[in-house]
Amino acid sequence: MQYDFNSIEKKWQEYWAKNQTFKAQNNSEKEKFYVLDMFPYPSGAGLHVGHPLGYIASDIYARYKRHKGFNVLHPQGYDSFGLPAEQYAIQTGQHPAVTTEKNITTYRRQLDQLGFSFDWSREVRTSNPKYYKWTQWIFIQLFNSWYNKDSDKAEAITDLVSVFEKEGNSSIHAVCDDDVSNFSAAEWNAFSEKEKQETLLKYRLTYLAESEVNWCPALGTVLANDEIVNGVSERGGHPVVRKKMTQWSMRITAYAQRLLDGLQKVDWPQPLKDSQTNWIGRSVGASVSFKVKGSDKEISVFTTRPDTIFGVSFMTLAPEHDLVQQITTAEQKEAVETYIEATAKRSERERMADVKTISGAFTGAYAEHPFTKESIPIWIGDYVLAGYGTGAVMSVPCGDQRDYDFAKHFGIDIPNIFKDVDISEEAFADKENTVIANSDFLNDLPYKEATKKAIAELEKLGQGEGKINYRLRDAVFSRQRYWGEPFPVYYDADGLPHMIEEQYLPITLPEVDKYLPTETGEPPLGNATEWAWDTAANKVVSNGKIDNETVFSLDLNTMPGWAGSSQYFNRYMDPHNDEEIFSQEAINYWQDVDLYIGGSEHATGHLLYSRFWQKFMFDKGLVPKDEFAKKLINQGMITGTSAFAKRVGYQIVVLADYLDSLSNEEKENVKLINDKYSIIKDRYLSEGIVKKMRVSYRKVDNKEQEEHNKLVEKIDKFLIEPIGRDIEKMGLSGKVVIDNGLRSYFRTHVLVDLVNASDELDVEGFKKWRPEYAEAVFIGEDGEIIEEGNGKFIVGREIEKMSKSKFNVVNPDAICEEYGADSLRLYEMFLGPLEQSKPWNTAGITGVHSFLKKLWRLYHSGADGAFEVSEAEPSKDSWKTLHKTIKKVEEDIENFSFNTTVSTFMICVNELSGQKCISKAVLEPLAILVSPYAPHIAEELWQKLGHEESISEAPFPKFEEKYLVESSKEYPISFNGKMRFKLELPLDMSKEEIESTVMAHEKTQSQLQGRTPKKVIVVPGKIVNIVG
RNA sequence: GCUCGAGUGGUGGAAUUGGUAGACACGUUGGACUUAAAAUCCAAUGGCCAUUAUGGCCGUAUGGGUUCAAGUCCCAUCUCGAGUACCA
Repeated sequence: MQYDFNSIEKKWQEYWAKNQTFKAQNNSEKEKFYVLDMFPYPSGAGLHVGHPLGYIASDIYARYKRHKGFNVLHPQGYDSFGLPAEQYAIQTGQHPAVTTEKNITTYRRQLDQLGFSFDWSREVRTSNPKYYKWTQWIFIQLFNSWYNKDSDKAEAITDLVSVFEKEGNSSIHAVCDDDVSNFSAAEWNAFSEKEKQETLLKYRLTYLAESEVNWCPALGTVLANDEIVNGVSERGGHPVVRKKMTQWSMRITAYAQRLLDGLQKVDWPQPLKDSQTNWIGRSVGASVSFKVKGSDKEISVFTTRPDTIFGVSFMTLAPEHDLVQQITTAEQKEAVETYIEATAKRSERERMADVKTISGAFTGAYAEHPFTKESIPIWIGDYVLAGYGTGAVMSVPCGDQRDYDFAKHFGIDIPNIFKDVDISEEAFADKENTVIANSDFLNDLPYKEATKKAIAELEKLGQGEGKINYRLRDAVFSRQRYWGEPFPVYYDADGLPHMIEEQYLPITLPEVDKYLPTETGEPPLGNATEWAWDTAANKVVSNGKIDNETVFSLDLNTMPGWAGSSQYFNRYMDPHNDEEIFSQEAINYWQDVDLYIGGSEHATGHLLYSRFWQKFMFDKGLVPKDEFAKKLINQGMITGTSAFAKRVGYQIVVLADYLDSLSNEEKENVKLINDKYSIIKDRYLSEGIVKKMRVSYRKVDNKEQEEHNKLVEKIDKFLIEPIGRDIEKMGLSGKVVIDNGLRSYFRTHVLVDLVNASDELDVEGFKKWRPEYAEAVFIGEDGEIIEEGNGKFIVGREIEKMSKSKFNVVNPDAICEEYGADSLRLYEMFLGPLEQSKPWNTAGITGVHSFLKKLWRLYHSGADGAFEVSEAEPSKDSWKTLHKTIKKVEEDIENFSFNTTVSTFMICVNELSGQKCISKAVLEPLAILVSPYAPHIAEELWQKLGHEESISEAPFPKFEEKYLVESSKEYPISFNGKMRFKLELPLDMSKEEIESTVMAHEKTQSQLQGRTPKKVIVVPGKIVNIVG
């Protein structure tokens, strides 16, 4: 009987669905285990082979834990709000809900065919009102909370109000806006309702504030810092500018320290922890305030080096600093204004790119040194950023290279305050070796003591204090988009926000006739005619009724992408609960995620915001753990095309008609595949035997051309960026030639000289070809090295994006059809370590596929391949094979070393085949071992072995040491550390006996050639080393 | 620039505490079966040298070091990748 994977896989997928095999119960005698994948955004392109990698790994682990007797929660859902569906809606007018639904159907079909053991009864979708009701609910909870520094947790805003009523705000230590001024109880009580609400807004954990935001005109929305890469939007690569807008913000900065501390107790990858740590950016130092001479103004700065305070020779303000206008003297006004104008013209990006040019202007004003009372000139310079610290620095040129360069450039004094250090060439920034000099009371102190002392003295003067500064900013939470969660917020006549009561949630998205901003520039929700809140009827009503008495306007923004993903892991525990976000019973049973698998690109986005909300939920007593995931693994990316050429070796297609120009020697190394194409042996290519190469193009059809032109319109040139480290080594220069990946479609052939070409491809040429099916072909400097790779080179940003459609060619559907889901699962694991990025190449899949066929044959040794196993006792060798496999598989799964497990299976099956083992006693446990990896074939074999229940709950085989006990060992005998021969010796032999046996051996004697060894090292059970 | 990670055959990758480098697989080459192809099976496969067989030398980015023994530990250098960037 053949291994008919198609019907087997279909059969078991239907069985699992019908029997709800993987449905998890919220209470059980068994220990719980929660395995979670980062839920996908259902894009229109469907799943590509890179997607399932993490899902396969988590599925293996989940299935393994079931075999180990755990009650496993392994849910899946969709992060279904997002930009692509909205942009598609703008183009086509189709409602995003419709396209999203359609995409989800495709995703579900694709996920199902891979045989995942998800509990689909718990599916969540962030765009489902029943789900986002709870996203809105959390928003309201945050609004109703403030952060108390004394208890170091979030507390109810009502408690804060009662303190204000009794004692004002002087005893309150809160994380709040900087501009909160002190008020007494009497003053508070005298506040108007409007004043009270405005004040409270400065304390709430989500607050409305006019803030400078990253505005992306092309997308028509605000972006968070983590949505911007190199000054352009992460999606689409559009320019981003700064703009002032009134926005909801999340006071994540309140949790900065706890977010740092929490990293200590989770088992997450170090690089990810590092990038969160960097993102939070804690720096310890002091705030110092400098009086401005001849004025009542003060300039506050943050410094990490208060010990260098006597080295201050000037101050620098960011050009945008509030005080600049006020302190600039009449004589300097023109210079300052010219400078400000010049910097304003330069984009943020230009400013960052151009670090070397030093520029600035003197304001004419002076500050007073807190200790020496000397005058310090105040400058402005764009090397000081408005957005960090206070936007002003005390400049210590001898201790900071940027200050040093600035001082040199403008001829400002550079006093030296370091003992025995030469600062004539550059600044001295080495804290550890610092000894202070020329600094009054700080003289002869090292860095640490000097810092302490300086802060103490500043405190005495009331001009400074120790301070910890964080780079982390509050997160802007409003987006000017349609396809997101609406805010449960309406505004009164004063423009003050009010939360809609919980019982009236969810506030569902209104219908709009177009998804673009309104003509007056309001967000898309401004197009809705039915978008006002009736406080009497407690429902959404027509805009026409707004009277600011009972009917008010609703917020026109929606929440950002990360809103829906910041608590979804907890919602899975009790996903159908309409009364609560989740029951306490459910959360207390499941607690937290035991294993979370997903991409590292979420390091400073989703994973930071989720931790923030989890800590907030913890403060509110809603969840028992303040970190939501104990262990996290970042699966590597499967790069669809990038290193393809590397992987296939340098297998090159040469046009047959080109062969004529080859020398005889070259021709010998070229094999004709048909009258048009031939393959050069890879090694001959790397040796440089083939000298030149032709390149082939395919013309595109009209439809392809049309789609492509749309993209081309947006760009005016393409930069060629070779990736991968081989390129330079190969002495390649030149440009990419666009080609198709489907050799059978080649029609036009063009020989391109790559050496002399510029590295820009003109748009006209580009328009003619389909870049997403690019093959790049290179000719080396002397014409001797040639390389071709399927998409080995990416062409600018747009191509990178387009190449996603390339993945459609390698989508899992085709592979499942040809080799089966079990083969795909095994293959993706076999490619390499889970956490490592690796290129996709279908070539190797035959290896794992033939392994599955061998496995199948092991159970089908009867006539004509009929199923047959024997009740006979297995041989000693077979027992040994089985048990060493059990041991290795178990260890590997626990270590997430899934690639080596697949090797282990192969070795096991090869050995058992060699032993002609057909004993049930071995084959039965083997099926269980394989089942997490290749569940369909395992179920089928399990059933054939006579079981009626699914294999999924079968206990994992128990490893028994006794089968591995050996009586002898083949010792490697080495001479000076190099293994020369092997010798079989009993394991119970003593050290001395081993030594004498080895020394007596004739091979030892022939190695020594009469010399007497200096020393003989014997490590029993391991090795013998003879030192001569 | 800074932080972190990595560098092993033609390719993906093994080597768990310092103890037989290259497991397993792809690819390649040769062979069996076949009218042929596919599938399957067998053998070889790090490089160089030698051979009737046995064998020898080199080899884990480079240069040093520690050790009886180093892919693994230490120092320096080079290269690649990821993150971050005038962060005061």
